[in-house]
Amino acid sequence: MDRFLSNTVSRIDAKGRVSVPAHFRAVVQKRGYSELYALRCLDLPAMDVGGLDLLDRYEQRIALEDPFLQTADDMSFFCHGDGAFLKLDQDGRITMSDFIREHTGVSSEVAFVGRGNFFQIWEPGRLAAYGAQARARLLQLRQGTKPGERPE
Amino acid sequence: MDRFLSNTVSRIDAKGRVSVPAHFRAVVQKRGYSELYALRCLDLPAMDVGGLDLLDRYEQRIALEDPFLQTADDMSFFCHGDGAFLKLDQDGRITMSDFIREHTGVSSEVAFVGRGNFFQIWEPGRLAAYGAQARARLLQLRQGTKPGERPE
DNA sequence: CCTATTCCCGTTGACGCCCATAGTGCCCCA
DNA sequence: TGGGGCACTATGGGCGTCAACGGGAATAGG
Repeated sequence: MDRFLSNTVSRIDAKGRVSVPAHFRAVVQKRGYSELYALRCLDLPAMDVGGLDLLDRYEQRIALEDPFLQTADDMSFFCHGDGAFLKLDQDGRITMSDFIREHTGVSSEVAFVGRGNFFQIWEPGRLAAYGAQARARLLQLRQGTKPGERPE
Repeated sequence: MDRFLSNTVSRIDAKGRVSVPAHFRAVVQKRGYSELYALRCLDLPAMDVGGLDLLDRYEQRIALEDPFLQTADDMSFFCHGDGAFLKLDQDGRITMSDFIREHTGVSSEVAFVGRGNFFQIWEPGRLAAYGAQARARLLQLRQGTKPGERPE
C-alpha cells in the first residue's frame, strides 16, 4: 500500500508529541520521504502533510506566474510562509507546534486523515463537522444540483 | 533543507537584539551566505533579507523598465541605496536598527517569514493582516478556476 | 569621556534521544 | 480451538544538548 488512507485519532502527550499512525509512517517510508512538509490549508482549519514533492508542485506552479505580480507573491507567501517541515522523532512522533495548533485548533487530540498522496491533520471535532458538511454537499449533488460548483 | 520556510515570532531584547531562528541560520550557512542583505520591500512594510543574490531579483525588475523613465531610476535608488547589511553576532542575533524599525513598524517583537530563497521581517500584527489578505486573494483565484481541484 | 556595539557567560526552557511499560493483534503449538 | 508468547504500536518519562535570551564586561568610535 502506497497511499495515505483512512483516519485515526491520537492523543497528544504532556510534551506536545503525537504518534503518526504506523500505516502512515509505512507509506512515508515506502515513498522515500526523508522530510515531511506541512502546509496550512487555504480555506480549512487543517494541515496538508506530504513529501517535498508537495512543495515542488507549488513552486513549479509559481514559476508559471509573472514573478513581479501580486499573484506570484501571494502564492509564495502561502506555500513558503505558511508551510513548515515536520520532524519525525525516533519513535515516529511529531511535536504539535503552535504553528500547527493556531491554524487547526488542535489541543489534546489530533485526527490524521489519509488523502491519497498526502494526509491531513485536524482537530477531531472540526473534522467531524466538516465531514458532515462534505457528505451533505455530495448528497445534494446527487439529488440533481448542477455538478461542479463549490458551495462555501 | 535549503529553503527558508515557515514563520516565527521572536522578542527583541533590551539592547535591540533579536535571535534569527536557528532553522534560518542553518539555511544561510548551507547557502553559503557570508553576509545578509536587507532591502525595504517596495510596496510592503517588510524587509526582504537574503544573500547578495537577492539583488539579482530586483535588478531583473529594473531591467524591465525603460531606462529613460523616472521609474527605473527610482527603483535603482531604492534597491541599491536603500539596503543594509545585517550582521549576525556570535549567538546568531541581529540588531534591529532604526532603518528597519521605520519601514516595518517593528517595536517589541519581530516575525520572520520564510519565502523560499529569502526571508522577510515583519511587525507581527501587520503580517497577520497582510496574510489574511493574501489568503483571500488566493481563494478568489481558486474559485475562478475549475471547481473542485486541489493540488495534491 | 560617553555611548553604542561586540564578545562572552550563565540561566532557562524546549526539544531530540533513549528506555520503559502497557495494550493489542497474530501466530504457533499443544 | 484455546492458551501462551512474540511482535509491535502507542504512550509516558528521564536526561542531555542546544537554542533563546538576559546581562556584565571589553572594545571601538565619535
